[in-house]
Amino acid sequence: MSTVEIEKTAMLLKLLGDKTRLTMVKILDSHDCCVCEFVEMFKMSQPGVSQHVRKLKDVGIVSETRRGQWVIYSLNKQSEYYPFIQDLLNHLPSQDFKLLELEEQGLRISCD
Amino acid sequence: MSTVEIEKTAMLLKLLGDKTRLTMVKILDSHDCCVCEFVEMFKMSQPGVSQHVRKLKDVGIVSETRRGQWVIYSLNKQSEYYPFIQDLLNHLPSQDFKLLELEEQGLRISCD
DNA sequence: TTATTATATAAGCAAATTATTATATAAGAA
DNA sequence: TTCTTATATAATAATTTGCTTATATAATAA
Repeated sequence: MSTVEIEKTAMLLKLLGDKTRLTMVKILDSHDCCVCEFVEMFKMSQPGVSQHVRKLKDVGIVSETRRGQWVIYSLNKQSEYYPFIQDLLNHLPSQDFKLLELEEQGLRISCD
Repeated sequence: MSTVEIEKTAMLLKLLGDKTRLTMVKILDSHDCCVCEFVEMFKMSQPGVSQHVRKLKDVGIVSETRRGQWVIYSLNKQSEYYPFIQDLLNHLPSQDFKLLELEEQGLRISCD
């Protein structure tokens, strides 16, 4: 069982204590995504999405790779928080239906 | 593995994404406490503490029992969130040293 | 009864959060 | 080069949060 000190944990829980970011992380746990996919999924402005993923990136729980015009985000399995996050996500129902909706609309970009 | 829907989980994580409340819950996991003990532990005003425990009570993760003048708070093991919270708390280092400090000052009230 | 102790509630305020629109930057296509 | 697409950053506004002080309520002791 990985242990994370209490202040860091509080910070992490606050970060994940937002419906949008929590759903993002749950989705990234099984599929990489780019910003424009999240924009569709969450019906949110592109800067809004960018700000959320930046917060996730700032604490190192997601990482990015540029692929042409797109920046692909994925869960950072090297993060010190990864085991903790895994445990947490296991309690959440799959959000893959959101990806399926995207595919049905022909709006899926990343192929992972 | 207990599953909690994503919106409720986000709400719960936001609630626990505060250092004071997270520490309270970690302590309550092993020992019941009253408000005045928390006031000492967190060097915070009594209304400040009361407001934190009320938030925890409002979503049902802690319960209260009056014992004379004191109101004793404990983790509510019947909460739908209890299994989730247990998993989460297992990643946290014990905060019992805070209780020991209280005892050394002769300020421990509840005996559980 | 009055005084004391423990807790809760109300009001106020500064700081943080989450969204928006406007604009800048980066990559690829024409 | 210019145009389009994808993303990031800046500035701003509305809301929420987390504390404080002042006050109310509840239980016990004198």
